[in-house]
Amino acid sequence: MIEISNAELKVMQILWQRQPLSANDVVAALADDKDWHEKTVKTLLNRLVSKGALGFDKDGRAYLYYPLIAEQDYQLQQSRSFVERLFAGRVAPLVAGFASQNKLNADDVEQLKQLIAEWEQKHD
Amino acid sequence: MIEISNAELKVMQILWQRQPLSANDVVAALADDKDWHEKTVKTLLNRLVSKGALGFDKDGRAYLYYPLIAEQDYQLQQSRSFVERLFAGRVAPLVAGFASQNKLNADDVEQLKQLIAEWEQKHD
DNA sequence: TTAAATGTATTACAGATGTAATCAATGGTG
DNA sequence: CACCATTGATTACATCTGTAATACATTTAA
Repeated sequence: MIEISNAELKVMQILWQRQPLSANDVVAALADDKDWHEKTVKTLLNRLVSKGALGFDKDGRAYLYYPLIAEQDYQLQQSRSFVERLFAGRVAPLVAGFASQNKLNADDVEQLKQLIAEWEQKHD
Repeated sequence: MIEISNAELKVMQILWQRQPLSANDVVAALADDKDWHEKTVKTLLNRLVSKGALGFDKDGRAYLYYPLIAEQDYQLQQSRSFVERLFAGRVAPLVAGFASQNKLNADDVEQLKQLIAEWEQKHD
């Protein structure tokens, strides 16, 4: 499984939003979020290519980068490993934590109800 | 915020279960889970003490270690930062991922329904 | 009382990560 | 055509992490 560090993830998220982008586009897109030097972003792009998380096409001398892994896949894989590590694989206790801190809003609850309804449909 | 690495977390989890424990107790408790050398576990205990995640009392020449941070607090803090990083702070999409992979079982659903019921009670 | 064992503290070392700086190639400019 | 600006490639370097080994202190056994 490809390991993506925190800093690298920021770059991936830019490219999951819009793709493909040149290095400079990525630098620009990150500018208001992170205070990174251009060289830093280039390094991250490079590492992500090495790791197989990004691909690129050449556009003259510049590269146009694009993700090789889907955001959903990454989210799923990470969620599973996170919940496995901290909650022995059960997602409900995680949600309980959010609930206990009043971090659930009406939208969340609505979505959760929807998910439960679908689940019950399938497991009648 | 105290950062606990993956390997260190395994040690913390032992001490969250039973506390206080000597280094050897921790080594023993980890034996069937991880294949770590005794020296490795001692290193991790040391680092956790340095980080302020563990404290200890002396029991003769040996130390008895105990957590200085609560598991619930740690879980909450980590959950919030994880969900923030990958899901822009919304927990429902994470649960949706689990649902889509059939990683929800009846117990989970039961717990979630319970949480929702409580939430709705409070937000009538 | 001296040597062995045991417990903690210190040191080791490679790979990952954050954060760049420098190098090298190449395309545009005077 | 010579040189500079730009872009990717390579190198840098400190810290963290995984995984121990070695050093040091002290208790205990012979």
